[in-house]
Amino acid sequence: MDKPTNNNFITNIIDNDNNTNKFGGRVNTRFPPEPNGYLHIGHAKSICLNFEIAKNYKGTCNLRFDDTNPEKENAEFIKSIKDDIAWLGYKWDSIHYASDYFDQLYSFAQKLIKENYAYVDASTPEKIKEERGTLTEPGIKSKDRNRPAEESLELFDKMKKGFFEDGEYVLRLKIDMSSPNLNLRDPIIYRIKKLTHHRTGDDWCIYPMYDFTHCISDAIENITHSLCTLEFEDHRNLYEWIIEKINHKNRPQQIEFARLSIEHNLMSKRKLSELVERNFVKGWDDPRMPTISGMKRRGYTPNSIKDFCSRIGITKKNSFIEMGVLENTIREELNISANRIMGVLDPIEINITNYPENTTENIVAPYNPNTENSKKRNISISKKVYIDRDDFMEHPDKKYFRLSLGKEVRLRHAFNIKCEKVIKDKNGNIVSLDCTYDPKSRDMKKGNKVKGMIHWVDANNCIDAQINIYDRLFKNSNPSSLDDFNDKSLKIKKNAKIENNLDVKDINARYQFERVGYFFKDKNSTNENIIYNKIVSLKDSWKKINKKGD
RNA sequence: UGGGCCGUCGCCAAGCGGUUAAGGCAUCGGGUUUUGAUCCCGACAUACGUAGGUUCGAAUCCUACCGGCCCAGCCA
Repeated sequence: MDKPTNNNFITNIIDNDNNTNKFGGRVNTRFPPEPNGYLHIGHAKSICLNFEIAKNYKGTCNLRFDDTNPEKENAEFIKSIKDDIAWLGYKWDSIHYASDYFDQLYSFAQKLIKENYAYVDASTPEKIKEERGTLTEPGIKSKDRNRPAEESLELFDKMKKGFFEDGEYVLRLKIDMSSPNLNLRDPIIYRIKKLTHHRTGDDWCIYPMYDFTHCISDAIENITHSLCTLEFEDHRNLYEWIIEKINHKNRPQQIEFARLSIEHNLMSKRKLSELVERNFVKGWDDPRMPTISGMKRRGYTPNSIKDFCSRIGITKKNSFIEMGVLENTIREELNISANRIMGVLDPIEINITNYPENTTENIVAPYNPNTENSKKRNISISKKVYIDRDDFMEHPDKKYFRLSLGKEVRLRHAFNIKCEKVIKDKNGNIVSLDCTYDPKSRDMKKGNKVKGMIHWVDANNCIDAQINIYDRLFKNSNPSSLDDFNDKSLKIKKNAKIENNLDVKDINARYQFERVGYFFKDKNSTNENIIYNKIVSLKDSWKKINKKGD
């Protein structure tokens, strides 16, 4: 397995820092999610980056919840985030909450006020917005900008003590209202929110903003390399300004990299939670979701996700990864590890007319033909079997080499059959097929040479199951809204027939249904209603050939 | 329009002044295979957004232009 993080521009920077002894050889990172949603594959990219760098450089990686906005955050999200990181196989060196730093943050704010770097502003939100200026026009200084430090200090204290309502006052940094970087136009660093916080309860009614909190939290934790996504590039100046003005001994370095985008997916927590809330999908862990929990439920493994993260690389270039890259990582792993059995998703009944009545024979086949000395399985066969609807065509084109009327095909691991008769209902739908088999073809050298081979299941000895088949979540390769949702993203096969070697008690087993794909037991599966999810198809060059013909 | 970034094969991505411009995915050939899977072999950028310039020598340095992304939350 490849390392989840190869060398990239960030490791180049770290190498350089180590050479110049910038941080005394230390490398400390952190993964800082806001607990306002479930983690997705884009977070996995950041998790792998931060944890692998810590591992490779013998440093540390903390988990820190950026919980400065009680409006959107809760304990359920905290739990799911911890679970997902642990499931991926990473252990944080220590766990922190930005809310643990509220006292320290408050004193740093006081310090800045005293030194005339911050002031309490009574302007309304509208006024502040108006005075911020635009991309091309400078802002206007607030009327409160020159409020004496003593007065600001007193007001800040009153804000903290709950004298005022939400929005009445804010604490602002005094930087530069005409800066071309809007983040430097006296950014707000504290606002009043009379809300209960999931950890600090009602201790606070003022909460620090991200820009103020993040850099100081990094400094407190002695983070050396603070890795974040590209949209924070414009915040770096502010990050550094704050660290400098509070004169902290630690000077973490913020480095930005491109966030992950995958074709036919959306990677914003806001949009993903909308999918959940508006019931496009059945929860955050719906197997179609690009969430860690969704992928886990679908059957992806931690290694396949890490492998994916290593393949896509780390750069500053906004890019879209093709779905195939993701699918291929899990295929590669499962090709080696998954046991093979047969499963018929869309059954047609076959009567083998010349096969003896009330007889069952046993066939021995390997669980994985690519593995030397693979364990063997026993498969039964009898007069009645099921094959997949796709594997029969009444009037095939010449490139089709599965079963058709009058033609012979091999049942995998068993013998050759020839289709003699197609039985249809009144509407012309195929109900079943009468076939004959060639007993001597049990020894493949003795039967006719046939090109096609199809999978099947003994109708007298099989497991009934429901199979969920998933397709891309969005029709559009670069979806812009939920309007692009693919309403055919879930197909349910209610009448699937699975080879009896399926171990329904094994909740960790991933199977290859031969010639079809890889499958994993769904969490809603019960003894009465067995449900498996398709993780991914096998590559299918027939599909391609077939398409070309059109 | 101000500022900050980014532009190497269909999709990712190495490359850091002298290389035949790595590698993966995809694609296309061929071989093995009774999974149209896997596996194996081969092909796949005289070319690095464009145009100039510096240099004996440039994807790598400079200039200009073109294209894309981000910023005007009391979100993170």
